[in-house]
Amino acid sequence: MVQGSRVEIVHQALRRAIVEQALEPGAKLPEDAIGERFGVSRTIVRRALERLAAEELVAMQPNRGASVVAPTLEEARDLFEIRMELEDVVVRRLCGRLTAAQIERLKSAVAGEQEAHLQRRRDYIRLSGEFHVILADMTESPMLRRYLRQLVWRSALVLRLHGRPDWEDCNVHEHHALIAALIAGDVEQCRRLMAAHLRAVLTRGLKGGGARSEPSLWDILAVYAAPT
Amino acid sequence: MVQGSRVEIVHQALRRAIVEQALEPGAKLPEDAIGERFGVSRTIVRRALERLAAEELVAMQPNRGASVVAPTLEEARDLFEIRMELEDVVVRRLCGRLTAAQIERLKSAVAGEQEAHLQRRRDYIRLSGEFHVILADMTESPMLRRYLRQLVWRSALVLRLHGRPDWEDCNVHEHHALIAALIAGDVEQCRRLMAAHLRAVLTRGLKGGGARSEPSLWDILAVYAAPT
DNA sequence: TGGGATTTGTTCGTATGTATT
DNA sequence: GAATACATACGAACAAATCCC
Repeated sequence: MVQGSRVEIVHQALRRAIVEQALEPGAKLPEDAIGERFGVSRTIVRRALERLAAEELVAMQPNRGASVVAPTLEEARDLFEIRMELEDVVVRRLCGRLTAAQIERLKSAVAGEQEAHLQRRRDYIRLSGEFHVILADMTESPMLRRYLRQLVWRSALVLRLHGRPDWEDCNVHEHHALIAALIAGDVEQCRRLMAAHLRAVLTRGLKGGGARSEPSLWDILAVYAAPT
Repeated sequence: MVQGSRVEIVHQALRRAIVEQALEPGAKLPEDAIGERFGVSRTIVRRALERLAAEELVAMQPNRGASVVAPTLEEARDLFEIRMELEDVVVRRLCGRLTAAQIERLKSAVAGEQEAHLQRRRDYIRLSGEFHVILADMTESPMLRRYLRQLVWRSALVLRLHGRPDWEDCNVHEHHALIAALIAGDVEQCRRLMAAHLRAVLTRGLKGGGARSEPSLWDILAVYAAPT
């Protein structure tokens, strides 16, 4: 098995922690503490943090270190608007062109979501977004893939910050409908469904305000420090 | 005057050097040589290079250092396709909504391009792209701004790699026509013009193969190492 | 306001890996 | 294929800024 570099490992672990909303938006990310948790030096942690900053998942202030970004409501709307534009490109490209293998892949992804949702697993949030990343992958456009990944990741953050806990939100049905429309091949229908879905995610997400208890960084990262 | 951090300075200087096509795609970027040129340590250079890597302007291979990215022709097309989609969003948002001040700003930008073009200045390439960045800025969407900047920067690279020297290419006329259409407020006309413009940039750009002499890294960076 | 504890910023030496002859 | 030259990877240690009491 190919091990990624240590920077990569920390980078991805922290990203998972952020996307799965284990790390609160605004949470401070001290280099020392993280380094100890992952058993690496500050150099490595710092590089990982800078990569996350480039993805706009963490914000770095000079001499004040890194913290998980906390987008304003306005930024959140902007994010979703651009995301809708790019997801529109995705469905336009995929509509009526899915192979049997791709359809299978999408269906099993949704099945995974459903299971995670029923079990109230933490990674439901990530899997729910992953569906859109998989769709983007299928366009075979590296740029679409790259940008949509970033947008989807940041979406999770936004919903955590401005929304309520998401267990009531269920994307499974809408994802299924989307797959059906993509197979059927009606472009306008696909676009409508995708737009409606994203609008629903946003409005559902922004309803309540979600506040939870705050466990220590050390505890939060316990799961993510373990090798995958 | 607010001085940016040293990393920032090196980062932006190198980016200008890349975007203005002073640095060849594929060119190696040794930490030592750059550090000496800018009078900073390897640490600083490394951080700047990593930021450029995050913008996909340089590629970093483990244990082999950084070099200016050299996108394949396929990646180049993908880049322009996604760019066209996002520029389409831009014109849709701006069409018929430009303020007098914005119109002035755009016109003076184009005037600047024209001057640089006539004088055969190196920064014509950058200014020519800058026009599109300015348009993106006017949408007041941080995400559009962010992504289009990246796309425009990488476009310059692509044209340098797969194209011929660009002095014959003149975007000034098309930029003027675009401004006129945005003022007139015919959305479909704007979209057509923008799409045609970008297609023209791409096809004009990809015509000849451009090979030039190769001055030393030290010489290339002379201009960019000077304080702005 | 001050000063000590904490955290970040940076340098540089050493280790490790790559290319070359 | 081995030895050499060279460039990158990493971490310990120091300097500087910030936070907190």
